[in-house]
Amino acid sequence: MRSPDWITVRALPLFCDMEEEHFDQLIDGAFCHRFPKYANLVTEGDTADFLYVLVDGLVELYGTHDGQKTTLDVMQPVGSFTLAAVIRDDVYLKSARTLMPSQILMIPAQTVRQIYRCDHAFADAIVNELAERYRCTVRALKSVKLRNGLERLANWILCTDEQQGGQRSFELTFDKRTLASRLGMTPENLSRNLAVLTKHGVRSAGRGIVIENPSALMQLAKPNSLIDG
Amino acid sequence: MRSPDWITVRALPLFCDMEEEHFDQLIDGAFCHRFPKYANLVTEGDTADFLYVLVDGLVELYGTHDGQKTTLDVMQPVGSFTLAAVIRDDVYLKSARTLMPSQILMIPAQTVRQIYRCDHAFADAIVNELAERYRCTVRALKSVKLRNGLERLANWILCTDEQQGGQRSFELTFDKRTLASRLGMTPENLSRNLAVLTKHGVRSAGRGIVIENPSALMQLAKPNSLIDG
DNA sequence: AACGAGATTTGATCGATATCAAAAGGCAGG
DNA sequence: CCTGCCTTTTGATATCGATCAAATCTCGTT
Repeated sequence: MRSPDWITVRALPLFCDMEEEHFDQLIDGAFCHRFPKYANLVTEGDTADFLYVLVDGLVELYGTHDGQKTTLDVMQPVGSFTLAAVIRDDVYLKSARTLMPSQILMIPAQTVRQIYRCDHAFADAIVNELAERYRCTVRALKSVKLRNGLERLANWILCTDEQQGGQRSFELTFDKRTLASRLGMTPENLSRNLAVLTKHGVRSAGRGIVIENPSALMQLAKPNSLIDG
Repeated sequence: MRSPDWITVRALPLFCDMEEEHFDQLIDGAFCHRFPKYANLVTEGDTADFLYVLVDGLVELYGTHDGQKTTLDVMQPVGSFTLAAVIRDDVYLKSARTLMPSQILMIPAQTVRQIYRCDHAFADAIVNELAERYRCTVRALKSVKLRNGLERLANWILCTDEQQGGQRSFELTFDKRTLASRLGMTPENLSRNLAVLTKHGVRSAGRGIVIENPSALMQLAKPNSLIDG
């Protein structure tokens, strides 16, 4: 690849401890591409040919069934996806597409498995990555099964704010249709739920969200470290 | 431990390829206990002290929040649980209890991590186990978000039958309350949904379920290998 | 065999979420 | 700055699933 910033890739927990030589081998066989907004990257059911690294931009991971589609995750840079399918040499379970113009590193699955077998630090990082992803998915499942739509939205606002530095104010980086799907509700209900949150300390306009009364919001959200992370 | 059947434990994918010596070390520090029905094994939020292996019996993994409880998985022998929390040296995200009298092997987390570091085959098995568990959880999440209750029940019946040999007939091994929770519905709605399935080729009485018309059931269920596995 | 506790089913109703329809708002291209 | 398309919001309604209540069933115990 001829990207200027693979220092950031190298710095990923997944790669940061591995042998320089092995990292170079991974990179040698890899492609780095720019994709436009809404480009399809991965189709669920295909055999896992690549490990993906989102270097810059935004990627949606989603699942489809019987004409339906649901957003499972929205990935931010820098991070990898499709690791589990690659390691098990199996099909992808999630589809992926860009939500904005994005720079994507694609590492051939075979190369990943090969280096995994010979680089102990890389193998260890893979274990940690898989365990963490697993736990995130367990949290997501608990959230869907134990909370209603309004509560999921309230907690998403609290988490997103915290993740962005706790300024009590942030902007959506993707459209509300996708957020609704991520949260497991329709766009119509997301809109209505945002309106309801006005009574619980949240003011929103367009893509801006302001937490005016954190304690009121938390009282509704009932955040739980075993769900929200 | 002084159980007669740790040949079955040794045969688990997680342990079958590791060094004899290391397996012995794992076993040396472990406890093997019999627990009665409905014994609490694990409480979510506690730090992960043990890797659990269900040798015999039945175990429910569940999550709780705000006075609610939801079944996340029902484990059958022989299998392990709490691996991700143990490897990451973090808190449990799921609680666990027995659903029938069960024999449980408890391996101290520290020992697991220690052997993980020095036994390559064990580390490899852990990678595969974590990846597979991750994928199962992704499937569960897709199921909840992409199907309604009736469809989840229909597919659960198809999967359970297949897993038990495809006899088109099987018995529930745990109560309907737990099944309802596993499937993300109330016991009342499970009962009603079972009644609805009469019109789609399923006859049920008590704990017995018979698939009288597989194609009618499949037409309703729309099974999907990327959800049902 | 009768009893009683808990599980399951059934019926009635409530509430949450989805759907359908239409209006309003935002934004890019001309 | 207007136009037209797409997103979002709002309102009305329908559907699904939850809740409440009561009847029935199951099964272990006496």
